[in-house]
Amino acid sequence: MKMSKLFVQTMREFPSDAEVVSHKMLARAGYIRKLTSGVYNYLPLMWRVLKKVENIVRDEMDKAGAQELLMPFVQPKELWVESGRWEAYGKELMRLKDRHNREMCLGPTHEEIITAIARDGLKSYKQLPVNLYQIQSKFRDEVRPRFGLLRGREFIMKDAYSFSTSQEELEAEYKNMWQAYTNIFNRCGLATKAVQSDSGAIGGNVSHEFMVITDTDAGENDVFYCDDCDYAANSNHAISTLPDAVTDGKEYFQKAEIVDTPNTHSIEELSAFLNIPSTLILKSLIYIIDKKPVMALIRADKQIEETKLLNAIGGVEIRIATSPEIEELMTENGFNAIPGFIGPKGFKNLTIVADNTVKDLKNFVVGINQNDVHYVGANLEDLDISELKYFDLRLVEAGEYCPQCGKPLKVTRGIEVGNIFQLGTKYSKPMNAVYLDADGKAKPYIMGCYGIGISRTAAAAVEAHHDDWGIKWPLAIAPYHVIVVPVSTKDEQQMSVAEKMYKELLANGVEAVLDDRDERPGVKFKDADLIGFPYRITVGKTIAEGNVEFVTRATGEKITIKPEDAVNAVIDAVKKIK
RNA sequence: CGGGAUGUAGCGCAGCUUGGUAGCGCACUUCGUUCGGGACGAAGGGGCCGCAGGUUCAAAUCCUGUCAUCCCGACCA
Repeated sequence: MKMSKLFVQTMREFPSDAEVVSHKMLARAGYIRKLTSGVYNYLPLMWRVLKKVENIVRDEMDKAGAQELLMPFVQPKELWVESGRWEAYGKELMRLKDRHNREMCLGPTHEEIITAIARDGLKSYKQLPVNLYQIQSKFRDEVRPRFGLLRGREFIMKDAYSFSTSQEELEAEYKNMWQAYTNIFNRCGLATKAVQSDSGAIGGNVSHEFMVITDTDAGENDVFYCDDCDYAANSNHAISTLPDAVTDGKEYFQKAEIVDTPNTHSIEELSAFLNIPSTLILKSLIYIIDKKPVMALIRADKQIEETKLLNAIGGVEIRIATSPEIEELMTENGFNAIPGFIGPKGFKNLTIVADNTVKDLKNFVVGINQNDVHYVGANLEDLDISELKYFDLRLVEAGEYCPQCGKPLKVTRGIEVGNIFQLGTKYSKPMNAVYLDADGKAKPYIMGCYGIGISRTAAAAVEAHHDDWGIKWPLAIAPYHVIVVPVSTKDEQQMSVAEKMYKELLANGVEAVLDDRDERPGVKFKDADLIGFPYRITVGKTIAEGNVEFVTRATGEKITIKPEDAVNAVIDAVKKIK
């Protein structure tokens, strides 16, 4: 490709609406252009990158024995009603009506469709196991799209679904996919960590996410991991053990009583006022889960992990209650206490759940729904809670102990680029998707599903590989492998050497660009760095001695070598990624 | 959902207070001089000032509504 013809417009400045590095770089270097909130045009350079990622994914999926197909982007309501997700999926499901007023949705994921395909086509155990996948645009109407390609509403995803006859068979495929994913991300030049995670709206039991570890804002997930063993988990799923000692051993309260604690609205104020550690306080939080209030109890020095709470209740949508909502709840129960003095005692018809840390609390401090007082030296049996259920609701913190080996856990940020789920019969059962087993009985498929965000993977690669000047693409997913830059297009010797190298590279299967523009060298170098060509061959004044300059973008290494050596170096590098 | 801000040329912005029919830098076109890290000069092309009402002789500018975009927050009791 001649640079003069390449459809790209680099910009001097970053667009003002971009926040994270990958969004800024891709927009400024002319890869993407926003059409509307969370929806982007993939311009020719971007499309080349996306196709490279796709093809690596396709190659590894095919090698792993999966078969590619393509399902519709628009889906009928009926299948979603069958699976129960028309109600359960929430507002992210983009719903619309056709001219006959029939309800449809844009596909955010395709479990319903693939299950319908399977039940029509996979009737016998002899056909199983099977793994089917597609690469396609998805639409999720995110509350707040941001971070460019990392959290768009429309994005490209590879989604695969496996159908097995037993849990063992599913687990074998799960491992198979795990290995394929490891290969895929390695080939894309991305270091990933597989972490245990919550299964969320997709459902199912065991699941892992593949995270690109990054220290930038773009990492939307906290990942807890252990250096001494292989434990790693998303914060929504991480567990840990705590030090045994809940108190410092002192007996703070001789008896249970109600004491004045004026203006102690926060845990800090309360623990300072009573001069006790916050581990002796029971914290009571009101959440709204699917429009109904729920009280969650936890030891006050710890925090609730909302996803865990949501799962404990079996809900879809969770948020902390607002002040008016709390006021209303208090009024209904005949209290007038404000937040800070709320406790579980005396509520009627309120779902109350407790974190496991609450089990070990003795002679603690708790609000009793009266302003400016707390109940001290209390115990759970004093609080008259009927049917208190315990769960792990606690948000893990760095420094707590690894559940596998007991060493302190560390925390980092991660970008989720892939995930694998063991679904079991979550979809096959409600949708009555069955095969006939050898014994002649109809049984639901044991399913798994496996996703990779194609566009997100490309963006994550930019997050992981860039510097102040631009993108440093890994060779395997770069839009082009190399750019040949004659410093002056008017210099006949430079041009002829450059053109010869360019043709030689093309002839050997290298994706090369010749910067034939009549621009000053500075402009060409800046563009090359910004766009992120992995290699640059500069034909300039050193050609007098028969040499060119060979620059490796990733390392910044710059060497002066013979033109044929530069060409061969690129050809060799490209061979290695094929 | 709540709060804040912004919509003026492809990108980045000024003009609005005090109404008089639109401007700067980059990008783009042409010519010339330059030529190893985003050159300089000259001459050009490109915008119903988000949209719809209203006030006015006159609206980018004032008023109302609306749409869009971005940021922050959504209460740890």
